[in-house]
Amino acid sequence: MTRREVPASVKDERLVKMRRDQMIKGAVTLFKEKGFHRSTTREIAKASGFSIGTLYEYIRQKEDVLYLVCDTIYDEVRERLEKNIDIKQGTIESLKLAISNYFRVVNDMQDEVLVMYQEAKSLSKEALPYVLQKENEMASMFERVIESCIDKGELQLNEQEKNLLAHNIIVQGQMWGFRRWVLQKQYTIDEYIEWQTKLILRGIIS
Amino acid sequence: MTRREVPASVKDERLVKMRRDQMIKGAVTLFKEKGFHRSTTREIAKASGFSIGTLYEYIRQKEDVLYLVCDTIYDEVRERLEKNIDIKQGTIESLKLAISNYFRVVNDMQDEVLVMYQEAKSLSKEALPYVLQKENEMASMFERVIESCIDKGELQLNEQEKNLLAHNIIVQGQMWGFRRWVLQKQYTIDEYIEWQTKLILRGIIS
Amino acid sequence: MTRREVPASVKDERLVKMRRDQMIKGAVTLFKEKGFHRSTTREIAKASGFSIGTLYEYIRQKEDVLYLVCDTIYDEVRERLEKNIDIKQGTIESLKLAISNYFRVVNDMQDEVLVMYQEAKSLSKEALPYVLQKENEMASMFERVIESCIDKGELQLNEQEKNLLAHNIIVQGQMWGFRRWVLQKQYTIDEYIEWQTKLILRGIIS
Amino acid sequence: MTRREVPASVKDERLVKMRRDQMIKGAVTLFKEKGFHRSTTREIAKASGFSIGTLYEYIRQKEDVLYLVCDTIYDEVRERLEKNIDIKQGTIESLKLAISNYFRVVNDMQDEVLVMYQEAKSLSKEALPYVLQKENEMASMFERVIESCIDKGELQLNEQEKNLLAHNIIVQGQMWGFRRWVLQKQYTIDEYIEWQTKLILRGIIS
DNA sequence: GATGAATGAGAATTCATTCAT
DNA sequence: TATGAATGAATTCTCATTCAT
Repeated sequence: MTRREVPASVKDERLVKMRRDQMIKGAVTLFKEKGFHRSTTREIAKASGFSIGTLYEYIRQKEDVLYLVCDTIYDEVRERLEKNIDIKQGTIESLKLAISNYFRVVNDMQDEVLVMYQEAKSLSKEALPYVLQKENEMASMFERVIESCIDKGELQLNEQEKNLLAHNIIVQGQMWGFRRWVLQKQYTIDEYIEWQTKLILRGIIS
Repeated sequence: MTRREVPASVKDERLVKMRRDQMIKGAVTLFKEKGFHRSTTREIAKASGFSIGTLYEYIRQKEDVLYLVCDTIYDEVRERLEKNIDIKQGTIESLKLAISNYFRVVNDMQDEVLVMYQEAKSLSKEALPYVLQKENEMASMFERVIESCIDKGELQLNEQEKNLLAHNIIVQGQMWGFRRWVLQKQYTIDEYIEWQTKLILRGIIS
Repeated sequence: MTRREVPASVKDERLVKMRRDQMIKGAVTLFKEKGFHRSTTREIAKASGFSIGTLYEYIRQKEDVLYLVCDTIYDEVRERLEKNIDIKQGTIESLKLAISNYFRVVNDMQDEVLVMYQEAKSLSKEALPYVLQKENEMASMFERVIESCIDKGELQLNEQEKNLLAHNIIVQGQMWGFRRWVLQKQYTIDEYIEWQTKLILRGIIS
Repeated sequence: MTRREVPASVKDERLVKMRRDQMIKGAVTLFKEKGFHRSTTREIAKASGFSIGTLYEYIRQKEDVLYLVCDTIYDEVRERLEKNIDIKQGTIESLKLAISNYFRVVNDMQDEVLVMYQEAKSLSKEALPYVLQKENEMASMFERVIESCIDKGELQLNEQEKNLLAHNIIVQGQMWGFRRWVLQKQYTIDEYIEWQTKLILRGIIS
């Protein structure tokens, strides 16, 4: 399943990239405040810094904006993650680092991540799978890190625990964003990383 | 912060309760499929088994439907939870039971819980806090169960770990619902409970 | 090929009929002046005497208005024609009468007929055949009148002449409407009927 | 009433003529399929083989395209007609020839003629008379041919019959184009000419 | 002369809400 | 109480036209 292209009327690739970047930035700001459905295309255009007519030179439908937003954010999250993860190393330390890095990325891109998780479900039946697939790829990255640890004898987990753990990590990252109204009152990101890592690694029974 | 009442034109309390029950049931079915924003009031009325005119005898605005849905579901989840939790007992076994019960409730009410988490953000600035408060109350319930265990010396956790753990449990329950497309392919609810409990209790390092 | 129904949201059949009559009347007035494409749905609603919202309770799309207009006018033309034509009689006099009646109907319904012929082509690929079929039915009516005359020995025409003659009569009726700007300056409808009938019957060579 | 000029920004007359020829050809193809209103200026430009910017170097408004199309087609029809008609001869044979020639021209230029008759009404109040005038000129040509026959004693027709006959011929030519879906299934152009000529000349009563 | 990106007025359509019956 | 027809503000999307390059 390859990327799903959103066709633009404008032919200049460079320009398309530039305008879409403006668009995504504007849209995230807007969606964060009002959500996708309550944001009008005119508002999106305005927040992007161009006219409604211009907006439609770069997308076909309103939903394309949401798709571009989700697609781009996932790519960025994953890219930043890949840069910092050493999948093969197989040490507990490298797993800790991976978790820490992921949580920090999510923290840096809070608005984007929040928007993505809250609005992705509004994507059409055709577009949704492309985005869910990216979610899966991220879980897979953690699975492979964990697997390395298992292979190296650092961890003893069966298949199911391994898989579940990967999901838990992903979800705990998201949780930092979408339960922010309570968590971020009580913890700094460093504290959150510290305690969550501890709970994950050692469990609650000594 | 007490419950926020949704006023009805109809006076007969019994009737109001009955109609709203129909409404919530119809709305959940609808929202699950199309989401709150894409569902029209006409559709909600139809799915509820009465006319659009009648619908507006029992709510003031479309958003009231969403509020009633979220409010009712939370109440039901919490009620079923309270029935099965023994907060004071303070044994690991009682904590396990609480987790297991909660996961099962979430499993039974999957559609409702899914709808609630995906659509609650569409509530207005005024209604949202009432719903978030209920979320907090549920986390508090787990916090108190954990606290009992700490008090009884069964667990050694600091304040922050205790709080975080409660959140993690809540979120892992939700996760069973909203990551269902992948988790429920791989696990039965019993397996999910088993492995998650293990990960929570023992951690991953032997 | 039966009639193509245009669905209405409103259920009261009587009301639907009434509103659609208003609609057709308003639309004809409007289309006569500006054509279908230059008339907006708001203008159609206003000319019909109700709001834009109400308009859409009785049609699904703008094109439905055009379809209803064409469909209704054809029905009315044909109905008025059938009432006055004696297909079986087989005398030259009855053919003359048929022509005369048809031309008078077209004259009475000038605006409607003009609109119909100028705008019918704007119907969608699905709706067009239903309207063209009615056109054919009208030509067939004349063919049968002519055939009776042939059978009775009043006329000597082969198949092709018979068919062509029927078409010519239909088109000459339309011509009175859509070349009105020149014909109606020079002739009254009675004169037009008189001279056209003469040209048809006797030809131009004594 | 002289020709109405459509001003171009481009000065080079030769270029203007060339571009407009491309334009008319492209536009006819397009209008035939979708009609004037449903064709966009971008599509017209594309079908003409140049960009939207260039299109507007040769016209002022979209309507100018339609005017140019109608104007040019009429000129061509008339030109081809004049070449083959001997107005002064005054024989029945020359009238037959004129009819036959006209019908053949219309047959050769079917698409153009169809487009012209279906879309001319979309011209603005200012442009329409210029086109209608050309229509009249064509009817006049036939009137003069018929008049010659009357003068030479070949035909006995009064003023009104003469005028009506000219119109009938024009309309029967158009009819070959816009009732093509039924006529061209039943006749070749030669047959059509043959039978129509017979009906016109001899009438239907022996 | 040619291009095509930008613009925004305008059009179709939807849908929450009201209110007379 | 129940109904459903009526309303019109709001929304998405289109497209003729302009103008800087």
